[in-house]
Amino acid sequence: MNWTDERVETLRKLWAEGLSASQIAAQLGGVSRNAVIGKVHRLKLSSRGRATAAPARQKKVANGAASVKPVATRSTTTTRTVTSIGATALQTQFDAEPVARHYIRPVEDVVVPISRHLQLVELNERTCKWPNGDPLSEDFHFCGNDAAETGPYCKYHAKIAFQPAAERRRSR
DNA sequence: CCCTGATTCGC
DNA sequence: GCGAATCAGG
Repeated sequence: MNWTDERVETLRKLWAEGLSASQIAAQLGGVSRNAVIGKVHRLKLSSRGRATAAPARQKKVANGAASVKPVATRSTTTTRTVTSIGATALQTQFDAEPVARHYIRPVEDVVVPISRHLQLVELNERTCKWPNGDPLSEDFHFCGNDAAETGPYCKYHAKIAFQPAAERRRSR
């Protein structure tokens, strides 16, 4: 997956909108959040409000000479299971403004739909049951993305549902 | 544990 | 230029 002008444009836009790197990565599809962050830096459009301060980084020395071997300070297992690409997205809580407005591109390799348009009867044990729209309206539907057996919602909606105060701050 | 962005560095 | 690995913090 390469950074086409279009994708870069989307990146810029979403980043400006305040979406997190992982969410942008999910939107673009085919890239990890690290890729997004890396790109953001290269484009020199880092700062955006406040996230994490930028203290003078000064660790991580993978040199080949004068290695010191720190005697494994990392005792709590190093297993990290990289699961960057969550196949879901959440637009509802962001006022459906960031992405819902300009909408998706050609969509070809995307594995990340905004929401499947499922009706109540179409839900099963593994579909996200996050509701979208007005229950009284006809276009009311559910997210429907994979929810695994960890709960009634997909990864993102689970966060929104069970942890509102965390970072809801900017929901305009 | 989950997440966030920041940085480094091999490719 | 790219992005995984890593770090530091919430």
